[in-house]
Amino acid sequence: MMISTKGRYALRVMIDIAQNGGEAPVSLHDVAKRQEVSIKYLEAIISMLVKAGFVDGFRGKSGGYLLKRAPEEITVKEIIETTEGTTAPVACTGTDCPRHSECLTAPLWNELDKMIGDYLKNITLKDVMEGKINRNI
Amino acid sequence: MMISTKGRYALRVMIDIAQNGGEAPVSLHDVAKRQEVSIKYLEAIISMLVKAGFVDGFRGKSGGYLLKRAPEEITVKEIIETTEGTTAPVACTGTDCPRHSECLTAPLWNELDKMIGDYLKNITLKDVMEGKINRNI
DNA sequence: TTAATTCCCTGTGGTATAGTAGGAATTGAG
DNA sequence: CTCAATTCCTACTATACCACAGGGAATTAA
Repeated sequence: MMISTKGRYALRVMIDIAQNGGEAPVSLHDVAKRQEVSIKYLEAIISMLVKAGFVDGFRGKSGGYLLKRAPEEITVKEIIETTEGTTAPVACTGTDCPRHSECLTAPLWNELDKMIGDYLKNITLKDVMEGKINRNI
Repeated sequence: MMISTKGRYALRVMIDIAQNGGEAPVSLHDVAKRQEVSIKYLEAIISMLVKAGFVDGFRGKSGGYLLKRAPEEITVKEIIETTEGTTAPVACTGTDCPRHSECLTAPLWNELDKMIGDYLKNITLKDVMEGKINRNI
């Protein structure tokens, strides 16, 4: 599995904050409730999103989180990459492998990697929120 | 990472057997040498390929393995599915999830799953062996 | 008979997943 | 000023998977 709960929850958290955060920040407590996910686990996930600059955290009472960038300026690829590390389906993309030149399977994985990357980088948070998910045929 | 060494080695083993197996079966010893992979690990992997009916195992001296089906009749998707279990990038494809109807991210993962599946099921072992790897645009 | 092979079971060290626990620091509201 | 709600930080845990390694039984050609 390329994308674990970490990445999937991150995406849902981003959407939740986008939808419920007007001027007042959205508390993780509320997000966890709505998304039916452990708040403690979400803490670890959102900490990555804060560090990556996708959201701002506001401490203290009536604190919470707000998006730092507009939903149309955030791609799914970026979110997955900050939480999962990569969107690559295999560990051997690129030309790092010493067997690369003789490996018949390398082009296959590189093409698959490109395909997945292209798909995810062309979908923004806004697209997901508006249900605009379809293959760019 | 969706596809581990298990799946990648499986594909390379299949290619190796296809290339080096004429009438005489190919021994794992030789495959491991050529592919520079632990023979003990390959044992576990090829056992799955035998059970799935992709190769036949011949015991005894000058034994080994031979493809049971023609390379053009075996898809990459099948090989990955037998070794990795699935080609799905996430655990939540389909409509199993109780949150499916309200989940905005579900269509995204389902489309990605379809895209990956379509790509891999249209590539045969023969295609990989002949270097015919390109996106069907 | 022997050597090479598949086949089968078990173990192992490392890493990742999916959390949980506890508490420090901050801050708005009363 | 106090209190409660919040973020933020470190550490811990249970489970599973990865990538092998080891030992040995069964089979079979030379």
